[in-house]
Amino acid sequence: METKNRKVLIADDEPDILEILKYNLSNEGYQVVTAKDGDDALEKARLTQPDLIVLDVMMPKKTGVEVCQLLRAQPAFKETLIIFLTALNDEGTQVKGLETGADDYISKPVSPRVLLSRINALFRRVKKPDGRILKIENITIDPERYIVKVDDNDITLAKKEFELIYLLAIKPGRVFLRNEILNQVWGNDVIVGDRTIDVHIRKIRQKLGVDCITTVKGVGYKFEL
Amino acid sequence: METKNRKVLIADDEPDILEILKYNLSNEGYQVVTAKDGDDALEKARLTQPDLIVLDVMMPKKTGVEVCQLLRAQPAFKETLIIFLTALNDEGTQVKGLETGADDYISKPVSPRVLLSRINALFRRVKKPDGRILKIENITIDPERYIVKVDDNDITLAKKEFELIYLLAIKPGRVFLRNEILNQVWGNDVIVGDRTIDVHIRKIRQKLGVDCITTVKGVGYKFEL
DNA sequence: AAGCAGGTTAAGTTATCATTAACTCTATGT
DNA sequence: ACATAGAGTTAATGATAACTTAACCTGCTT
Repeated sequence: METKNRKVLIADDEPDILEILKYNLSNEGYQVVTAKDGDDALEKARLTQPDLIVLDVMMPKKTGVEVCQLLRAQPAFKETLIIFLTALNDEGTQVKGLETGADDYISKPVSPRVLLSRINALFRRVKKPDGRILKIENITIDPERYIVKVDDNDITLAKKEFELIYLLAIKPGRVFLRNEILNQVWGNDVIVGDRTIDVHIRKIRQKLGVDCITTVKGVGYKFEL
Repeated sequence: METKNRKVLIADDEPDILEILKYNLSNEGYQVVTAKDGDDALEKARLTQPDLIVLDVMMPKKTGVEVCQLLRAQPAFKETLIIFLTALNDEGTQVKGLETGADDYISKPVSPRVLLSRINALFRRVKKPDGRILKIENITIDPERYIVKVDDNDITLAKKEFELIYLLAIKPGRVFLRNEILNQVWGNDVIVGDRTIDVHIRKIRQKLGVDCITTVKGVGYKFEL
């Protein structure tokens, strides 16, 4: 079975639903974590740092909406995908849910197939490094081996160096702001100085010996041959 | 009224729905373009390069699903947001619609408020560094790459230069007062002399080699070919 | 011709990045 | 647990590109 390397947290107080959804998502290759109420969801989110969270709105302890608000207030969960699940389907609730910062809002009873499609649709949008081997002309970037090839010469990069060049190479030509780089490579909450990025860029340039990273002053860096 | 600088194309064969949605989206600051059938939608999409497209599934000429497939096959529309609108609400259609590459699928009758929330939720996800790619005849201004193309020749502009021409090119023909330019590019609080703008304008004209910025004496500048 | 608006140029100023080296942290093996 | 090596971070310094300013020029308007 294909493994997606993507973590999904599902929070619902009905064990049956939890079970069905977990089964279906696992089958699709997602790593699934479950929570049985609002507080549990917060706890599990903190511990497992999921890529997507499915929240039932009506839950004990804390409602899904409350959980969503608390999560969004933390830097680490600013970008996490969130889907609401609910039996309430009035317009106001839906609008409010989405405005809380959720990415989708699905009415119960929910079909596993529909939920899956919607989850896939959301993941399609957030291009995270997902383990593909990238090839740009004579440069190959292989996230499985943490190795970059330039004309068949293997070059070993350190973790951060690799993640940095991998991020840039996902979208060659596109400029990545220093902030984006920090968020993606270091994590939303980690605080490091600005010069740190420069130094890593330098090491990459040095090791590769090829001029493939362009500086855009005052903006960021981009991968470009 | 706030202007969002985001173009939305709505395609539906029912004039009433078109009208209601257009009214509501315009009110929120979106630039709205409408189409009355599948072929019209394709045509308008090509001409206006919208950021998001709302497609009714049941339309004359070509169905929304067909339109979506044709669009997704073109590189220019790989990243465009697409929402399906439909009276059919069976599970299979919905799943299939999302798998075609759509980002959302909403059942009719659709409430304008809900549509708006969902559109906003989608845009929240795809916030690019600055905005969208502008194309005016043979000139392309790409904020993602910080590059201006004139007839396929890449021209690199400095930050301020780029932001300045980008501002003018958002609304070609419209005159921007010196004050507006200062506010938008430099910021409300920054104080710089009047000649500063001139110098940047000059550099842009010089680098592009094309006469695309017109001076309106005593008023400001405008982008014009 | 005076006055104004903007163009042009070059020189001055600043901000940002590159580079280096030193330091801290982490993982690994003994 | 300790030593060690490599990774990661920071701070200091230097280089340069970006930005701003000032002085002067041109052309138009009244």
